[in-house]
Amino acid sequence: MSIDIQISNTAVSGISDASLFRLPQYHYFLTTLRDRGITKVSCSLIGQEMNCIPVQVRKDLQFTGVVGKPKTGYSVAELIHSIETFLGWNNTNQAFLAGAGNLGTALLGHERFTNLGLRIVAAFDSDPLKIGSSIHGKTVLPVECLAELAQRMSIQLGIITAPAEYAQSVADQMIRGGIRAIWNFAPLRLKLPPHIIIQNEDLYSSLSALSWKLARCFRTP
Amino acid sequence: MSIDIQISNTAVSGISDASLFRLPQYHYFLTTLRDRGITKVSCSLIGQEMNCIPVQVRKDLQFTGVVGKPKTGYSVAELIHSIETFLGWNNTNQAFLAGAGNLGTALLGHERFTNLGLRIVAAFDSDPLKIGSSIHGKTVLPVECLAELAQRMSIQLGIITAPAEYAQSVADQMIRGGIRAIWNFAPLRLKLPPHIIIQNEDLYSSLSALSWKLARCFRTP
DNA sequence: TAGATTGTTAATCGATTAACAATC
DNA sequence: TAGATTGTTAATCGATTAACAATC
Repeated sequence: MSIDIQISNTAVSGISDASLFRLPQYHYFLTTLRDRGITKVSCSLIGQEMNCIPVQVRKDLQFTGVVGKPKTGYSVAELIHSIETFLGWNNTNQAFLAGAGNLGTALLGHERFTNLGLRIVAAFDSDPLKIGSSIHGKTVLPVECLAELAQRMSIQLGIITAPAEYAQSVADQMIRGGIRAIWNFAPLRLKLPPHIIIQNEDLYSSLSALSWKLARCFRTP
Repeated sequence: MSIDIQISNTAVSGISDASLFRLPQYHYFLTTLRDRGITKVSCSLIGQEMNCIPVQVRKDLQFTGVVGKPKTGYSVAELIHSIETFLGWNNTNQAFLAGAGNLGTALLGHERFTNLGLRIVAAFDSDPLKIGSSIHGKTVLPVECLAELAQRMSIQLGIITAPAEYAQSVADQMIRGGIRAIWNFAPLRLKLPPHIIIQNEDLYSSLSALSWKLARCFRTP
């Protein structure tokens, strides 16, 4: 197994983003199996559920270090455990969120993220009407305090749900505060130092791609 | 240019999802140029902003059919227009949203999606407390009515923000209602007939990948 | 044992990148 | 003209898929 030095967007140690995205989906399916009392599973069965071929499942699972038994398959419980461990769902990450609009509010209220170890500890905004209020139990603070507080609390993860116009400035402040990873919902590419880990979640692009395909499927039947 | 028949996840007519995702981001940058009064732009400049190389920008832009002038570059206004036209942002898509929780509420309130032609016309939920109420001006209806109403109103696009447990059942009802494209926020792979267009927006996987990278960057410095 | 399934190595495919020709 | 930039064809790279060996 090769270990790259590069930290950003792409591979950090051989595993692709695509695999990294599939693992939680396997995990979900496995929990449904567990809940139904099923203890053993084969790659073919997982693949059937995920619309992919068995060998891809096997490759993905190998990253977690789990081993199966020929003929029997994998232990569901073991698989669930090794995916969770590999993805680090037991480690807690404290995060700051910037932009307490509709989307920011939704993320603040999304308790299920705690399953993955995410704890959003505070929200930041520039709107005086929002500052001082509390959203889903988290205080909204003025965005000017973000960098200093992040540093003081050793926050590692920042979530940007601010409008595109402010996203870069927010990102800069996060970096000043020592944040190392950014989950970016603004529909642009942020300019970041190379050591910062970035995950873009561009709903615009996603929707745009979808409606393009929808339009296209009418044009070419 | 080759025209594939395949409709689902991948290529429909040669353009990749990756390119389809970059185009709206180019578009955003171009509008900032326009607002600053800049009328001409080169691929190198766009690439600089997008952290990618000029030839990739050029390839992407070619899908829109736009042509540039050697030495001068592209016209900003023309580029903006051809991206919008190519992506079909002028066509309106009426959509139903299922799952009026935090995330669903956020999407219902996200006015900027109208720039891409999206009009979410109604929300559906199974919670009697929510049914009948109005969220961001859209009525919440009982999920049992989804299929019939979708058919009656010829809705083409469905948005799933329901919990994973209900996502498949909601998807099935959407398909019964004649919906042709699904924007799925539930963290699983839906089982769909092959002609249905699906765009997964899996926040779990995304966050999980991000925190994996964050953890990994400590382990291997 | 036979057959199913895992694990691994090789081939394919597609996206990105490089090289180069065309043009203003 | 010279130089910058577009447009296009070829090479590279990485992910997916296929082929096959190992094992229960």
